[in-house]
Amino acid sequence: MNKATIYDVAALARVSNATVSRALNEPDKVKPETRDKVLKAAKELGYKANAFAKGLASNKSTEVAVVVSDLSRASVAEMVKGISEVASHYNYSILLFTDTSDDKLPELLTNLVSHSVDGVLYLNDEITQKQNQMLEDLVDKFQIPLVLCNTVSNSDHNFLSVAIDFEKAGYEVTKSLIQEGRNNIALFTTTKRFPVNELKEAGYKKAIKEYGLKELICYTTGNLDSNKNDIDTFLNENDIDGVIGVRDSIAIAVLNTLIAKGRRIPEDVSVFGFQNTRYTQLSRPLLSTINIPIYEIGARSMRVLTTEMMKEEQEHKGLITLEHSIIKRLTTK
Amino acid sequence: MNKATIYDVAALARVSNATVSRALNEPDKVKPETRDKVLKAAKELGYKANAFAKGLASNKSTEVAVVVSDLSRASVAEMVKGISEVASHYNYSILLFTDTSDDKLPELLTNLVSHSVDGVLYLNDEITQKQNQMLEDLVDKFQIPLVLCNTVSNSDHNFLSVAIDFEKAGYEVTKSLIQEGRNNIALFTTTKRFPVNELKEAGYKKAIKEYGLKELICYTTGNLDSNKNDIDTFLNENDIDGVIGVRDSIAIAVLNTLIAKGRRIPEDVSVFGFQNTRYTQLSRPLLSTINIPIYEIGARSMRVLTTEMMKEEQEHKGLITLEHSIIKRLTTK
DNA sequence: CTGAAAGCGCTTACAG
DNA sequence: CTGAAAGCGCTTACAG
Repeated sequence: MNKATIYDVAALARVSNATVSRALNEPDKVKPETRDKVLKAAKELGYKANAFAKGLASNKSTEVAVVVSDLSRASVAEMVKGISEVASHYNYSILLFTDTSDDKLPELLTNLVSHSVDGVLYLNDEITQKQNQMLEDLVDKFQIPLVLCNTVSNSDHNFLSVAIDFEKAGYEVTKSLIQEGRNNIALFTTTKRFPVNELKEAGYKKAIKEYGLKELICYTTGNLDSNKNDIDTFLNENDIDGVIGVRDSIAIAVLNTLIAKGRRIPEDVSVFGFQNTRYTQLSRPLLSTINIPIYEIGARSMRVLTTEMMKEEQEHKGLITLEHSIIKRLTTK
Repeated sequence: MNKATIYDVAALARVSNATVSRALNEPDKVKPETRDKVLKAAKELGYKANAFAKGLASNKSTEVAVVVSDLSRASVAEMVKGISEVASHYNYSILLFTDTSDDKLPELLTNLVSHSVDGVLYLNDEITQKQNQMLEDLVDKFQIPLVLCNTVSNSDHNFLSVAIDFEKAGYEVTKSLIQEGRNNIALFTTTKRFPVNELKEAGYKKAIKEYGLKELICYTTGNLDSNKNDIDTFLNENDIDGVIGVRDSIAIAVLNTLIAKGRRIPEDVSVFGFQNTRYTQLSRPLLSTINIPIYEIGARSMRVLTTEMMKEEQEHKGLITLEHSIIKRLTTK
């Protein structure tokens, strides 16, 4: 089947192609009768605009790129959902990119530029120096609006970012455990130095210091399998009564290990996760956690991006903070 | 910054733009010295091809659409990961669409056609009549290659599909419980009539019938919250010693409820999930399940789609079956 | 309010 | 192996 073009519609409606274009894109600029004729013809022919021609002629793509390193993280899917729903509301399509390894960065940048995306949403927890560099190029050299979602960059470039206050959350959750009467509170975080986890850690340390307690930090890979040893060893060497995992999945891994060692939850040890993923619904006891409004972060990011895309000059600076909250379920007192 | 075009490269390399195009896309067709000149000029200018112009001129988009209804399902992310890695290997970009509600179908179709996607990957468990209709239009009227991933359609159109043999899996897992000595085996499935779950159910029924046992089927929503009542009521009314959940998350919900009722797992009741998501790693006891090679299904689907996209005539028929396996962990004997 | 025409940045027969 | 030129299907000043 050969697709109908704007000329076919024009011919059928007995107007010029310019008029068809206007009737479709700026309806107020054509006389109602003309508009109706055009719309009728378009419908009859099943006309569907060619996005390539449109993009080429208008220099706008109505496409945004979503860049994410690990799609299988529970939080990511929910965030993309938020993005996606707002995007489709504004008639933006989503181009998905999932490879952010350092050696693929030039290719990524080329792809983003080649596709003339109107904006970029960046969802990586981890932002390496090279990634920072690439993002700076994107924004400065190619003038493509960028928003970081649920993450922050440690670049001095101060990219626009929508997230919670990770440090504050880390501080509050630690304090909450202290107020339960816990004195040996351990933070289980990732080996890799993600800015977001470093912020959580900073908050944890601040509270620990404030109350004159001892820092107990276990670094593990995020991986569910290889976690086991790190956690086991740490728990054997340290006598703890409070746990904070920087992710729910890590917290649950610790929780299960504690139970296997005969510790009672929450009588002997309190456990907090981070993020409030659906994992928390499946653990026993039900996991206490920090709720991060992940869907909202995605939706808000996309909204912020649309306003950025409307502007002539990009500012791409600043941090937009959404509220987190502590959710106490059954792993804390 | 104004992006360099093919003409800028041509001018700098002192050749025609046609030669630049060839040097970049069909390197063998130009003399090595010319090629080097062009490549050098392109590099110097930071030339990045305009995908719109390319698509418009060549009538190929090198874009595939991934259509998925619920991105937050654990299995979906992993599948998209498989798709994405193969796609980037073949230099295809991914357009992501997440709204498949019946009233948005025309818009979806328009989007797919407008973007001239070279192919479509469809990831919905649920395929309604209207969705079937839309997919038929896509394939027949617009000649766009289509592959269903980890799902099958009950349309007589016989779309190309990559999945496991769900009925066989349902049969085998039921039989496995029977061989453990279980006699009151219940299937926990979804209220909505997903073809894949109906196949699992058919397999379950076949085994139950073969051994002269009684069918015990509980229909629940897939939702973790509203599940609770359905499951609770069912367990109060039926005395069971075997459980099969059509999803891991459902199985774990049942598992937790059974434990709360004081049943010992697996001494009193055996429990099987379906899919082998990472949920299975977090449940206690560790969940036995059917492994579905979800990443492989994604990767294979994309590979199948690439070969379809090469063909002149679409066949788009047939079912490609990958192997599943039963994984016994600690919720079965 | 509408049309004629140029232009967006590529690809690709065609000719040489 | 290379170039001139037409064409892909739109948008958008410009003129009327």
